[in-house]
Amino acid sequence: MELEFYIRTYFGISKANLEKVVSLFEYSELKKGEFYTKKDQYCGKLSFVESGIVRIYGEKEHKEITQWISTKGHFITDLSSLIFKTPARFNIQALSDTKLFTINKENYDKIGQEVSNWHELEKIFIAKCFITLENRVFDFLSMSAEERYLTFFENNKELFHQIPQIYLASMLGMTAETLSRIRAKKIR
Amino acid sequence: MELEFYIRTYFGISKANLEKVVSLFEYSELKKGEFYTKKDQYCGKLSFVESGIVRIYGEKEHKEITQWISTKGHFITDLSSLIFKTPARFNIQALSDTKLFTINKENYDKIGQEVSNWHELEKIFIAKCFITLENRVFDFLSMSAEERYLTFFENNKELFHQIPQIYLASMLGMTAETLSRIRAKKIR
DNA sequence: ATAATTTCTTGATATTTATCAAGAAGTTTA
DNA sequence: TAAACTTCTTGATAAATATCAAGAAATTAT
Repeated sequence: MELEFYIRTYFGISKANLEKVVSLFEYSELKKGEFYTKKDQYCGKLSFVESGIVRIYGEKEHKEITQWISTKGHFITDLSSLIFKTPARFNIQALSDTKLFTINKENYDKIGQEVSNWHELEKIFIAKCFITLENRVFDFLSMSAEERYLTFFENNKELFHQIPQIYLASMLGMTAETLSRIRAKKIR
Repeated sequence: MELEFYIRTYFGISKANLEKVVSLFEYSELKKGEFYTKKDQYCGKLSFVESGIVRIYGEKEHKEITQWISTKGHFITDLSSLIFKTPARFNIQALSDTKLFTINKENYDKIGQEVSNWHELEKIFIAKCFITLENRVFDFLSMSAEERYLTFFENNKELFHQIPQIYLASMLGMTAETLSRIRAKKIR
């Protein structure tokens, strides 16, 4: 089970606590196309992607803007909604059949009470996410569309066979046509 | 003292703990132009901006890229460096005479030990920062240079009188010339 | 206060990226 | 498997933004 492996590896947690945490997650599946959350609704859950591909996207003037694509080993949620009970800013939808381990808000809050240093571990985890986003912002400030593509492609080659490029283009801040042309230039 | 007010307001903490935390911060000043941290060095401290303006910027092919501008009420640090002891990714420099309250890594870690729910409060604080950055990424994905300017200007009018526009342009992901033209269009 | 330096503005032009359109390729559905 | 639908590619063109340059304005240093 990837979830157990992931938490052990990244959270540095005792065997007993690991089992306690993992036992609070419930297995479920999403069929391709199904929604995990919808924008403006409350997202009172957090999930680990055991396998499959999931798209997080917002809307702006009737356009869908892909914020991020999550694959095996990622956690998904609308963090603002989960923590502050605000309406979700994003839609989250499965781009392929997806296996999840899910914890609801109630149990999520319970971890903090039951596992002594959980808040610290989670703080560090969220800090890592923050740093990743800082770097992503820096990329937008300092790179052209082509450079953004190259950098991302270098680290995520597989994705380009698995899902429509239109979503990757959006996530990289360019149109599908621009991405197509950039790729055509490189491939030949 | 802004620091005390800020922590009380945003961290929801008991009087006794508040004093403990605040007492670990030390007052200091930066003259305009002075550096708080330099890129590639270890940044083992975290500071609260009591007053003044500070620029966080990275470098890319000999160009300075302004990642963020911090003013009164913000915390500054290179988070990656502070938490994981990596070399700082950013330079941090005062754009005006600045008053700071600073805590070093050692005392910063101490708070977590001494204030019982500190990690939880800090987790929530960092989560807020994360959400802010998610929204910033979404802005880059969904807005033109002009829209980014308008949105930012609406919430930060004062800044445009106080510091060179060249930094604001960079932070908004455009050149100084583009920002100048956008502004000329609006003002008349 | 003057000189030196930096920043801002504006014009001319180049480059990047978006938009619109239409056929090709690929995928899903019945 | 054929039809329907979606995505991808490519061309033509438009719009947004960058680059280079030079003078004006503002700021800083002497």
